[in-house]
Amino acid sequence: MVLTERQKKILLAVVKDYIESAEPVGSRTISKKYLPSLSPATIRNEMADLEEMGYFYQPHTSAGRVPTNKAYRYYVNAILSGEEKLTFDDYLFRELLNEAKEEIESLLRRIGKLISRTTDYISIIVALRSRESVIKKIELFRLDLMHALMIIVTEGGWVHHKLITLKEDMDEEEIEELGRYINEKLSGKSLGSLDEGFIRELIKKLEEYKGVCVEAIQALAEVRERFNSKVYLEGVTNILKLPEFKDVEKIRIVLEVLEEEDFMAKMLAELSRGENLKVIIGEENPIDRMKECSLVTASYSLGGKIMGILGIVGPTRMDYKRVISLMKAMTKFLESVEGGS
Amino acid sequence: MVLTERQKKILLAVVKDYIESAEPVGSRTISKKYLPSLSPATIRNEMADLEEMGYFYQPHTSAGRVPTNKAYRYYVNAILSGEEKLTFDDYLFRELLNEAKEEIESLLRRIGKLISRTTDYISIIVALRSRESVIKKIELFRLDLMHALMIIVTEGGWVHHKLITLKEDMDEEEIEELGRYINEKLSGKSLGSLDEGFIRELIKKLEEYKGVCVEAIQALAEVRERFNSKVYLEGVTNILKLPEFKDVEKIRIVLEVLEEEDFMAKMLAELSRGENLKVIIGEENPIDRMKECSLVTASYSLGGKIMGILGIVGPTRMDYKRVISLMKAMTKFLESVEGGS
DNA sequence: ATTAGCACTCTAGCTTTTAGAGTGCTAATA
DNA sequence: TATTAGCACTCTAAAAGCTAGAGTGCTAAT
Repeated sequence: MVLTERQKKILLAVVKDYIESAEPVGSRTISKKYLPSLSPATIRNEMADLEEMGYFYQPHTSAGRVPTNKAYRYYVNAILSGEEKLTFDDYLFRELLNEAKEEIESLLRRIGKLISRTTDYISIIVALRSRESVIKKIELFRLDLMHALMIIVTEGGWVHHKLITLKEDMDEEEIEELGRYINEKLSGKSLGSLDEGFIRELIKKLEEYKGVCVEAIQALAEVRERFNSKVYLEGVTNILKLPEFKDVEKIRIVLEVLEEEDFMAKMLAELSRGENLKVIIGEENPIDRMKECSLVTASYSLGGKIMGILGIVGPTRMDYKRVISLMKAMTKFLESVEGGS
Repeated sequence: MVLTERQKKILLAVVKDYIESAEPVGSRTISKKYLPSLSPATIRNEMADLEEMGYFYQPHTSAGRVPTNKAYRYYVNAILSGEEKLTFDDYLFRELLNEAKEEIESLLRRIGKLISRTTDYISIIVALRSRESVIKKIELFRLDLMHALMIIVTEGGWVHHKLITLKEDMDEEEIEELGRYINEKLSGKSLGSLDEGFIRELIKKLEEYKGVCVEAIQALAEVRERFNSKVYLEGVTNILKLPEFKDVEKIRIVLEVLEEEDFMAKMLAELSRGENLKVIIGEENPIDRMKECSLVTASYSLGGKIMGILGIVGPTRMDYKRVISLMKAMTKFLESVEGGS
């Protein structure tokens, strides 16, 4: 069933008004604020039709209309297909650009804060990291009498460090020599390929270094274990300001999912597969506990490879237009910054 | 005014019961559950006296008694003076000890999680770091054609890294040479001492290295800037389970303070000065927005120097006994682990 | 095809009612 | 004298009842 131009206008008007007000929208409001050329009675008739088609529902007979997820979907599709113009205040960019030289970690944290602050929703960023990541460089050096430090740099600019306790006396030269050896052996390999067998073999080959060697290799194994995606969550308190989350129980359910970092990382990675920008409205969400929310995700890539995902969690009554603009801008920004460094 | 033995018993019983139930405690309950040798009427009389002394209040005339902060204070002092025996399930320790070899960062994060999980309150940990910290080692090495990595290790086992873009061609040797030079010049110095003047002088001396040198020094300056205390917050959703926080507005106020990392770091550092373990009940809290909560802090030190602060935020009706036991155990654990590594 | 007019519906918020929990006081008891 | 049983009294939280007003759907007029 195709909507008439007028129905379209009314549909979008109701959605927009509800996004602003969070109150059921009446025919009088639409007539006054959006379509003064039409009387409330006319709009009432159209609204009844639209309700029948599943775009609205009434909390009770004598209330105004509330958009259904189908209506939001229609609205979002209109935005995505370019019918609604996107705008973006680029002063936000300027603020960010000053800091563009930062490490990826603090940059992502800052972007998360910026997103949650400007949208008043929750932002969740996942920096994808997998065992497939290739080791770019390993460096080992002495810290003091008792300790050495092992630095492991992997693809995507991630730096890991691991303190190693020296049980036996080793001079600086020996340690660096060992570092060079390990680096040579391992750089270019993926973390995942450092399996039991490989490590055992390495230990055998390095028998001469004994204790240190074992510790060093153990350190590597640990980096491998811990090397999964990183999650940055910001603005959780924003959900407390929303009228649809007056009920503490509802809030708890959502926040508890969001706090499960590993789960969220996996879900977002899954979700954002395929399209670059994805809008998930209410029940469309595969995460049951988040069916009261909408989720907008956008992945940012480098050289064709997805590096991470930005996500915004808000009510289904989310300001999709603003959020989508911001997401597009942010991924573009991230891709430019990371690409250029 | 000194309390009689019987009044003491009743006071502590009311506090204990209220901590469990969060409901006003009636005379019948105390008689039945705690002091069966006394009739409700007797207890009623004593309760009236205790109320007059400011230990209880009644939400309304026909309700049971609720402990005031003065009562909690009495209870906590009884615990701290050793009158109430502390217990601690040390299976928690075993879980931790397996991971004792971790980096300080992930160790603190894990401890935060453990605390919030076992107490069902919010945990906040501040790792104190100041500009007074001394640089232990600086290392510079080449990553690939275009980049070098600078590693700065400071007191307390903190490792920072900074990517440096090489504008001009430099061979590996030169870079390492520069690293050795910077290390020699700066290790042993405090971060705070790297002021404008010092840096300018350094740049001058290193003029021969030009571009790289400037970038390297800038990296240092940035580490100095960012080097303030680190805050680990865990279990914020726990507050949503508490009956005293049914009101979303109350929750928001507390969570918003807790999210202000810099502020919290400063406050906790301030608060925990002096005593090692501190219990702050309700209005005693200097942070206005947290006067509805209680806060227990414990600092952990190494060689007489305070390294950080563990904090637990909960309702004034907090299970102080459990929390205090846990805090004592955790700081002891941290001090042993960090001292022995 | 649109719209003015009107009866109708439903809720949010207010008042009223009521059961029950817990008190304080008095008088009896040990 | 210290304790306790008994009882009238108080107060609230939850249920029930009431009402204004917002918004509808339908009918008849334009």
